[in-house]
Amino acid sequence: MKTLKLVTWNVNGIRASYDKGLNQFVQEYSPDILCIQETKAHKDQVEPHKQSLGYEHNYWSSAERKGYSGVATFLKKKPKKVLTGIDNPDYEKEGRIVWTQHEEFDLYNIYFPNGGSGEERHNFKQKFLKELTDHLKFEMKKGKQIIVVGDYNVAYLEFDVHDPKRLSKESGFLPEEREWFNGFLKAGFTDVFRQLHPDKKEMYSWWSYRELARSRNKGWRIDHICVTEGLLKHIKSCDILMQQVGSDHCPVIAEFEF
DNA sequence: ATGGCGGCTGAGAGCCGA
Repeated sequence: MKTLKLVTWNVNGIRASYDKGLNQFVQEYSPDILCIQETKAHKDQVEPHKQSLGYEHNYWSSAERKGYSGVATFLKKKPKKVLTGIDNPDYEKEGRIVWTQHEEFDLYNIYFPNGGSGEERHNFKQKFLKELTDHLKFEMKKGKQIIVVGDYNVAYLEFDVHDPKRLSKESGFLPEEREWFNGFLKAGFTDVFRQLHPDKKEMYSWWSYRELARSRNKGWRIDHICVTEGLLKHIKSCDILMQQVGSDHCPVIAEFEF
């Protein structure tokens, strides 16, 4: 039996996050796999010693536009294969996905689009959601076990946001987005945190920088670790590290045993 | 309703985040 510690964290700019908490976090938790979203940098824009975060293997997908989006996956053990997109090249242009393939599962590290800045981005996000589910269904048909982690930019349960009534008109908690999440679960995924902690309330992973939202815990739970059925028996724990500083999001951690 | 905060770009104020 070996333990696998997996972390997902939207750091909102890896260069700014490094000295605000990211580096110390890696020292303290030493995850086997660390999935970062919103690097807001190309790999070569980051100082060499900070580039790897101490990981021998790290894979980046960055946006064409500088300072925007971007994901990176850091691993102690080399994956069998690495990809940076699904069928639609638009998502690679925005650095949305690092897809690593491992012995026991395929891992998708994803920064889901934000749909809150107008109709075009709203539609882009809904398209992304649909196409991702289609892609994952196709992969599952091959018999694969899959982990999807990242900043989903979607909360789906009433108590996953601090004010469900007001926020039901805002991107990230729209009825159609919550419906998408339920369909995603129905397709065969389990939200690991909620599976282990069905009644835990006021657990959030993102707070606005404004209006002292974090200290008042006016947050959203939008960062998730979801797995296919065959992986459920391997889960040992899952927690939202709400006290962790260094970003407007906090990390979510899960431990598996294989 | 608006703007509020912060990272980033490119050298200003503006874009974007959810």
